Amino acid sequence: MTAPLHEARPAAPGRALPDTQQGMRRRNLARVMHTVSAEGPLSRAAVASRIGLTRAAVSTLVDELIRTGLLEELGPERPGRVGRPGSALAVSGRGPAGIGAEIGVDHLAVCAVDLRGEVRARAIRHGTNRGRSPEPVAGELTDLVRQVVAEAEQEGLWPAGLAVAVPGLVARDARTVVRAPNLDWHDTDLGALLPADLPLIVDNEANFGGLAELWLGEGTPRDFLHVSAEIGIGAAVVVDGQLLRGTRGFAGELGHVPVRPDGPECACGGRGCLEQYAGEEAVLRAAGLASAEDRVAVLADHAAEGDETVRRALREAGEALGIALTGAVNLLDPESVVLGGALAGVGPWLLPSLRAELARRTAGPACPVSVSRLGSEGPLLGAAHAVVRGVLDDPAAVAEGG
Amino acid sequence: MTAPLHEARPAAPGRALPDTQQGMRRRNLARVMHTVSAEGPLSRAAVASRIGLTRAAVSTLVDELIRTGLLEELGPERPGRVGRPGSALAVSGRGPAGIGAEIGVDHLAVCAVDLRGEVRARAIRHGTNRGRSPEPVAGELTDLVRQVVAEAEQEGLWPAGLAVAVPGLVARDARTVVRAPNLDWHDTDLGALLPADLPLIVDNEANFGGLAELWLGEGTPRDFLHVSAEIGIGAAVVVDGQLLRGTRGFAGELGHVPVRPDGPECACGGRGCLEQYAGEEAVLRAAGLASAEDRVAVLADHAAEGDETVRRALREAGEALGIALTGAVNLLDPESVVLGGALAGVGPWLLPSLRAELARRTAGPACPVSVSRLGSEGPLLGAAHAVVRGVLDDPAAVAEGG
DNA sequence: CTATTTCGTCATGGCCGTTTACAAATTAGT
DNA sequence: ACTAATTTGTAAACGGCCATGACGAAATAG
Repeated sequence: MTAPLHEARPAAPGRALPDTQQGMRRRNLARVMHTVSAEGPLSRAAVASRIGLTRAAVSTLVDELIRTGLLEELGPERPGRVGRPGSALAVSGRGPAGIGAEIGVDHLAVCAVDLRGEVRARAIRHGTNRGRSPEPVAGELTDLVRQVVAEAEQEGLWPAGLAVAVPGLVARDARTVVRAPNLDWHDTDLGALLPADLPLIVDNEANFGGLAELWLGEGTPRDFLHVSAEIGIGAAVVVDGQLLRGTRGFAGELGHVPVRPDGPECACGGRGCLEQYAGEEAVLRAAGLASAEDRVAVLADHAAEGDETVRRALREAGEALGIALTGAVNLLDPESVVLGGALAGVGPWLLPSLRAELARRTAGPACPVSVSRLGSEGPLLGAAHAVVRGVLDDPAAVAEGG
Repeated sequence: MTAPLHEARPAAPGRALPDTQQGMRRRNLARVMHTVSAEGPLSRAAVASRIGLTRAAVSTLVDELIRTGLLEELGPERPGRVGRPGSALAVSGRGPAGIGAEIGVDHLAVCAVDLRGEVRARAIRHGTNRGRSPEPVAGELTDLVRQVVAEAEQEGLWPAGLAVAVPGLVARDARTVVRAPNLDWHDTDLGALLPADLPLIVDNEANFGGLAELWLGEGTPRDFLHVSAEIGIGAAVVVDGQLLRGTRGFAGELGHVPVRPDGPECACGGRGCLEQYAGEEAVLRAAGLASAEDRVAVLADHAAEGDETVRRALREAGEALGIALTGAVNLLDPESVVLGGALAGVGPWLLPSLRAELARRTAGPACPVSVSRLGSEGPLLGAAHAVVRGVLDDPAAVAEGG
């Protein structure tokens, strides 16, 4: 008995559902889907050895998944090794699709992603939503969704669900926008305003951005902080491959972490919050630029041209971010920090001071900070993929044809 | 198909073990143990209805657990309702025991806790360990452990494992003390210095304190921050009933969250860390008190007597804690914050300014802050209970007689 | 004293992964 | 070209586990 007791967590005490044989099968179906999805075309035998079941068991699981249209048989593998070649299995490109949507301050966007992770249809509408009431915005979004769904259906896909990214706080019911300052929305039940025939997930844009980073980003860190600054500054906290949501769903409010406790007042009631130093408005003001249309691009342009005022503004924003992130890193010990959203665009001018500040305040090696390669697409892709993950996580819940 | 897709996570893709029938049985054994442990004496039928299995299935599970000595049949329940009375089941008071130990700066402590959660044996040795090398300390601890184990064995218990709380950072291997400033230990493999015949868990004192709060505290929040200040200031971050450890195991370093970015230098390399304002040394200095033996008691005494200097020192420490916790609360959105360890002793003088600071900087209702009722016992109890939870989480791994 | 309710158990059955065996398809060696 | 070895996928028998349904036991209600 010198077992690694500290790892002994095979049982999940919190699990609510009874552990029955059907549940076992559902979980094994999910494991087959995840394995095939993650590691490309694979034979039944390869799947079996990876998930630890026998070939026979995997065969029956695969049969069921092919019948429901979630897996496809691609035909015999190119040999190369001795023995009978396997029959390659791949996730279906004609089954369910995840519909992702984004309500931005300046645009609406919708896309459809198939189980393979490919974007199969998309639609965008530009134009500000600032101050518009939820109903017309949701109406327009619904139109875009229908358009994208129709397009996807022409390619043999059917919508498995809709996920909407919003620039604000979302309650844990994943329907209600509690506060979206830049839209001026409060306690808005998006569930009542969007198509009722699709399962709906609403979440913070930063959260979906973080999930996109988790699922599509470089490397495979499972513990990281994804910082996303559009107008407010939000963060997604990913712990062990799971999004940390908090009791009310408000986790990740990095923008209101105190940086200088006696600094300027903030709308939140506090003083010297990060947003007062690294928020878009603050940076534009410090850079001496008016609030323009494509604000971040303007910043990046001026910085690239060598405008010293702009560069200083960005440098100081980086310092403030570094201070706030020092606190976060001390608290969470993440593997890395990733900058996404608008921040990514001005990364080159932000990173040096940010990294310096973080390193200066850290005893050992500082937590690595990088820029997301997903750019501004993150939240939209994350939303669509959230639906896809839902299917992979419980393929048995999906009936052919929706 | 209007399923709550955002809740669809029945499959844990990260699960490493194949999902086989034996695993199912193991999990169900664990659920029976947890249910009986949490809800007192219960009949087989009551357990069945709670965990969603049939009475027949529960019967066989219970038989097995009684055979291995983890459950006991107490005899027929007092009736009161119609129908045949059930036979009360309880967690055994003579089976495995968790051995918890604490290496404090000024003492060593060991206790044995049975599956029922009761302390059945304990031993303490006072005297400072500051600056002593690990070997003699571990030797003394081993003696105490053997003493407590012997005592427990006389009561029909056998040790299922040993968990040791240390005042420092512990690597994720749960054996190595990476840094314990107040002991002056570095990269010490406690696994090599402690009894090898017992499964070992080593963890930070703050973490075990947080687990104690989770398992034994008032109410049942599953998302909270447990702040523990002995000499350094540590925190346990509990998310969904699980301890957040971080990539390297260093999560919860609240003491080095920047409070005033231009404040006094800290040993960590940073400036204005929380520890510079609310750490024991800083508070004693601000209070005009020399570093005495039972330092916190002295503080509390002076404060109770109305010493204004001491009170101001504590008030200011509370403010600094409030600032650091504002950041943490914004990031994590916990259900509550609990002060444990030495902090609990001076809570009355700390809390007002702490709460005020937190409320002032929070938009909505502020996160509630309370004082742990476990006092200084937290880490020791948490350690012992960690072993007990290990048994509850996988009863099948436990063989009678250890 | 009988009807009713609830508890624990037993026999049966169905679901599910394993084991074992085998045919099919390829490479390696002669 | 032919055989041996290897690997894949499937089929049948097996065993473990929970569900179902029936039954005796032990209490209450009338």
